[in-house]
Amino acid sequence: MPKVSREHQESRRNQIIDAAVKCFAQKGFHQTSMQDIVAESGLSPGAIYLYFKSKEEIIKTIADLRHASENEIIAGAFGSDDPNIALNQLIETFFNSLADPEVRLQRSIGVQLWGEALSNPLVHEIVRQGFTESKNALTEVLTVYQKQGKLSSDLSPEVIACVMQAQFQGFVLQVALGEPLDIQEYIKVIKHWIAGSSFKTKSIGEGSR
Amino acid sequence: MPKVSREHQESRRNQIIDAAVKCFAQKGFHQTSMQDIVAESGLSPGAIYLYFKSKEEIIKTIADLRHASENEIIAGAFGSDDPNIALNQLIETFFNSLADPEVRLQRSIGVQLWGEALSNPLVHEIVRQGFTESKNALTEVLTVYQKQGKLSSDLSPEVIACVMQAQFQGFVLQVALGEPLDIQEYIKVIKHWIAGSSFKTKSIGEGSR
Amino acid sequence: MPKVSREHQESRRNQIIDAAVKCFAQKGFHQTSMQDIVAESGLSPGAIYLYFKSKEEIIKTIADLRHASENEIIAGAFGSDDPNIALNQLIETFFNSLADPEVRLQRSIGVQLWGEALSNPLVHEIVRQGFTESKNALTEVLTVYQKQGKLSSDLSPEVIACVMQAQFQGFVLQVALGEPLDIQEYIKVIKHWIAGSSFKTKSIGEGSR
Amino acid sequence: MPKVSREHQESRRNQIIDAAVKCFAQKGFHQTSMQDIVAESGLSPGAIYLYFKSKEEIIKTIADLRHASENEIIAGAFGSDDPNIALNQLIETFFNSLADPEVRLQRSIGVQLWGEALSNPLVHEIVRQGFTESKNALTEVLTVYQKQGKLSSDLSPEVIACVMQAQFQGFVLQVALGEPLDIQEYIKVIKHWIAGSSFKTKSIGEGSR
DNA sequence: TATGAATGAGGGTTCATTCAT
DNA sequence: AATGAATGAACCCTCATTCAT
Repeated sequence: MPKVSREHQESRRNQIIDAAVKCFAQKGFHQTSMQDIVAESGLSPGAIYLYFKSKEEIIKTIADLRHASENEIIAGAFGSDDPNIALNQLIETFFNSLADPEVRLQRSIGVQLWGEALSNPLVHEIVRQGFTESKNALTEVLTVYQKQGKLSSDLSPEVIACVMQAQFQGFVLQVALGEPLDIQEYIKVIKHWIAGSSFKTKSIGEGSR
Repeated sequence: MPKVSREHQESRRNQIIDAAVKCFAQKGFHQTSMQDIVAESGLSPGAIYLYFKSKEEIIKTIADLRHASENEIIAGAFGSDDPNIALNQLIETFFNSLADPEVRLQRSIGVQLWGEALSNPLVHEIVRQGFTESKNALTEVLTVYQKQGKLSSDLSPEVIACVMQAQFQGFVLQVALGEPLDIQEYIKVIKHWIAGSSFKTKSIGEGSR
Repeated sequence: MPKVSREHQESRRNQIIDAAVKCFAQKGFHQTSMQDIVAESGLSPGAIYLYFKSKEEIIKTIADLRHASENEIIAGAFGSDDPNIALNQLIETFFNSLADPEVRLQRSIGVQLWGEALSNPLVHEIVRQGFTESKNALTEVLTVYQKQGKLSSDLSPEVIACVMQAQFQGFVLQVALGEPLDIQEYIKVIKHWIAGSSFKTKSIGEGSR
Repeated sequence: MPKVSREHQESRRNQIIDAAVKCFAQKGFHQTSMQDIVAESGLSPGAIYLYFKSKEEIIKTIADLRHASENEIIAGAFGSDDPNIALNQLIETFFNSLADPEVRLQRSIGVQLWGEALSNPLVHEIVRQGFTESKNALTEVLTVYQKQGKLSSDLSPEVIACVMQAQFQGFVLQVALGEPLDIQEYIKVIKHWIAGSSFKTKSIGEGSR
């Protein structure tokens, strides 16, 4: 029997999360005080503790949201049954998404979460789960690829998935740190790599897309 | 005219840095208090402030050391004039170095520094400088490669350097987070990638996409 | 002209007081939050403030109720005109009442009120008033006794009343603190004391028990 | 290797305890903030936490000290081997001690501790231990009495000890609450009680002292 | 140079109370 | 009359840093 609607509840939580994300992105988790979040959100300290029971829960919630939204991208990219299309779509979607300032902000919090995960078991769990899920999704596609004979059979799809993921993660880091990257050029190199390497020689896999 | 010898100075600073690194790796920068470092180092608070003017300076110093030691690996790898050998050596050295627990510890602090860099301009500067230096070193080698015709000329060596670096960074992250990676398999995939994609004469792989 | 009936008013107040008593007995006045009382009572914070203007007023009200109920015991005990019967009845009633868990709970709040009285003038006033009233009632009986020659005339009835009261209070404390007391044995000692000491004609009762 | 002497350590702890006692006596445990103790002691918050790890530890320490000092009185009173003298001495010492304002202050904190013990297991333990120890000391003396035939053999010395203790506790409470008691008259009644009641008929025990 | 007791601003959090609905 | 989301002052406590010794 809540006095206010579920939507209001959600909107308040979002209000707090938005403020926290802004603060965290600017000053880092630990340099951000609850007062900062209070000021940014326009709420009172008490109000915040009505929706989150601790600062850590806010961080954890943000980690969860990051996790969810990142996996959404991957899930979204795998719309096609054709692995080739799926991979291309994933790469396009992923790298281009980082052109959006809002996404960059979110991702830069993701980078902080990596550091946080090293000493915070809760965050660690969430971050690893995110890794695992996207790795599994990638592995699945790559396994299909391999079965189609488009991928040299002496490489482990899972390891390739890890390697690809590392590629994405490193890119996110560089963007977060403000490296002046040309995303289109970056995509070109990545595609060149995928086309030329993992997928077999001309005679077999060439031009498959 | 220091009262004590330069060596003593250095040894004290190292003592403090070692303690700080241990603490930071275990608990994170901000969860580690100066008292923790005091306890770990066996020195007094006052003594620590004789050698470092603030906690931030300790972090900054560690960032500097990280930067130096990472670039050392790259510099060391480029012993050969033959870019092919140089690259192979770099990959071997780099990936295998992470089998050493001590290196992993150091690297996990590196991951924390990435997060820290996002809100700490001083750390940011150091981290970026490290990136730039290794990127430049890589770019140089790749440029030679390209000139030797071993690298398709429509790719920017600088961008490839970024991509390779991202690959390394992502790997460091995964190791730091405790992902169960098979390093040898990882190297195999990376080499396959390099051999098959970026580095090949026009006559074979060109235009594959 | 209240909107709701007086009975409703009373029932709501009782509902709140009951909840508060339960909480206070378990956690103490200051460790109990208004939210605890809200949860225990099943009412809303706002509702509670309709019936009590502050937490302190709840405590004060409970003190009043304690005061009233304790004096009721004494008043009830003094039904007989014969002081001997009256005293015996008082002792029986008083000590045996503490066998009832509900009474123990109430009394343990009484012990808390003693502590509270030391720093809360309002509570202090109520507690002292309770003391005074029961002391006066006792003194009255004892004065009759003395006049009947059953009580050595060189003792002040008022002081004896204080001493008897102290006896009761100490007993309450021990019960509240969970001391494993044998109430019947306790009564025996008390009666022995009364019979043998204060209440005796010089000529007869010496030492009798 | 402390920089300062053990005495200094102790004196600082005393400084804090003294300030805390003063505050607690005036405002109660829970109405006293650490800031109050800080102000009263003239130290800084940090300094206090150097000597006590929490507010509760201060309360616990005070409870311990109360316990120790109360048992000291009892121990001191039992200097004589003659139970008669011992009991008289105890009564004199005990009741007269409460004429001292400093002792009254301490005792009034003792009353608060009774209330605190009801919801704080740590304090409860200390308070009960104090009870037990003094009860045991009393029981011992009373047992000797009984063996000497000065105490009716159908009363349990332990229960009498409880009853006597209740007497003391009730007196402490009345003093703490500021009841205007005539201590000498009080002692007179108590002695009359002991002389006439617990101790056998004139023919045997009377006048034994 | 070295110590470590001391500082005190500021941290995260609670909770008695209010008021728009 | 009743609700419960919201308030914000105040709580206990920490910790980077200092300075008398």
